Amino acid sequence: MVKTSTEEKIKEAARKMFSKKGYTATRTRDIAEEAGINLALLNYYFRSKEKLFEIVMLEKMEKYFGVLVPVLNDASTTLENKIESISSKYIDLVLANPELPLFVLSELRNGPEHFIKLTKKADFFNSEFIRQLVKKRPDVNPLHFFTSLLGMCLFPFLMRPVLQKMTSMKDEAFHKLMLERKKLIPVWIKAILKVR
Amino acid sequence: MVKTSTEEKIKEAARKMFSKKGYTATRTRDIAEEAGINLALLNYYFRSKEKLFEIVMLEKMEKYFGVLVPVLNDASTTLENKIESISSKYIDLVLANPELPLFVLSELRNGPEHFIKLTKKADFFNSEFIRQLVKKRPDVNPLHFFTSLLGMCLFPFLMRPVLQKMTSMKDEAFHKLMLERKKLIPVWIKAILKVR
DNA sequence: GTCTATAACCTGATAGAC
DNA sequence: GTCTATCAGGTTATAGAC
Repeated sequence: MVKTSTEEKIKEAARKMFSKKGYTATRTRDIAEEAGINLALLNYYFRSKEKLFEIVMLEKMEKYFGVLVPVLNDASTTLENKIESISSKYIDLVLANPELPLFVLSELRNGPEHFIKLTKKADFFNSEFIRQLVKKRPDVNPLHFFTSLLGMCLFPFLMRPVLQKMTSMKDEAFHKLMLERKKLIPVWIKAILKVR
Repeated sequence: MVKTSTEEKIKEAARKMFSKKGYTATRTRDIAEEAGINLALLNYYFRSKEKLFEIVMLEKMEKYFGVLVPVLNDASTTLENKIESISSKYIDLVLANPELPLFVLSELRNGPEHFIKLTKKADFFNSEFIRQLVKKRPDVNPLHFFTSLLGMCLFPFLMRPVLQKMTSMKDEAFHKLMLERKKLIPVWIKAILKVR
């Protein structure tokens, strides 16, 4: 059992609750209870719900894009390598944080400010990934291609409740399905790269 | 200028506000103001926020799945026809209701009850679509295939704010991009169907 | 740093006049 | 049917004791 600081306990509880229910639906009382501390302490450490949220949100966003950036900019790997790498790392990341995509996307709706800082870093259109793609297939719009790749990785998690309800799938079955998908995506994406 | 009943004005305002901000983040006062009526009237016509929401939610869900069901079950069209039809109709639907996917998916997180009634109708695994797919490619998991098709159509709308911010894209440019995508998706999905 | 108590505010819903 | 006024309950944030 690791001894954790009160501050970290609150942040951990905030991560959990905000991810599960979103900003407005989460009450500071929920967070305090989940953290096993008093409500007043939350304001003592973080001043306000809004401020605490911003910290958690920024962390989540960094997770979300942090995986992507180094892969996109790696000059030592082929385009095919990158596709495999993104598929594999992204699905692993989201398997470990299943609520991440829906959380980020739905909070972005209320204010993309949190997001802006992160985009600079990504610098998508100057990435090695795009250069390699354009060289191989100048006729393919990188935006369509990239969206399809990301969508293949993330969309199943977004419609997970629908999927599981429709097919009476248990959590383990879904997990297994996504591990399968990790191998499938590169195959299908490469097929897309070949068609004219 | 069409004369609209108060009831319809409230519903219209509710559709707009709920779609934009979700259930909890929308206040009954917002809806009343948007509808240009008094707050008390909302409760007079719909008894509660919850009841009003259910009506709007059910409508949205029917829109969302109503397009899909007839196409999936049409025995007179080929698999390729269905793919083209789904891509085309779905993107048109969502272009006319851009907030629909995120709205449905995020509200589903808080309670899939609204959704359950609709699934019966779909009866996905007994659809003509699945029969045709399995006949052509018994080795392909229909779940992966269907998820990819839907993801290609819907995911761009889900990450629309990210996409537009990253590329400084205006609304018209996004619209045009999606019209392009309508033609692209069938091509790419068919490529997937061919690869082994 | 942590707690209790409470202030200050917001939100959904209703009572009652017109 | 529509309005104003207000209530009841819940939520964030803070004051102040320990």
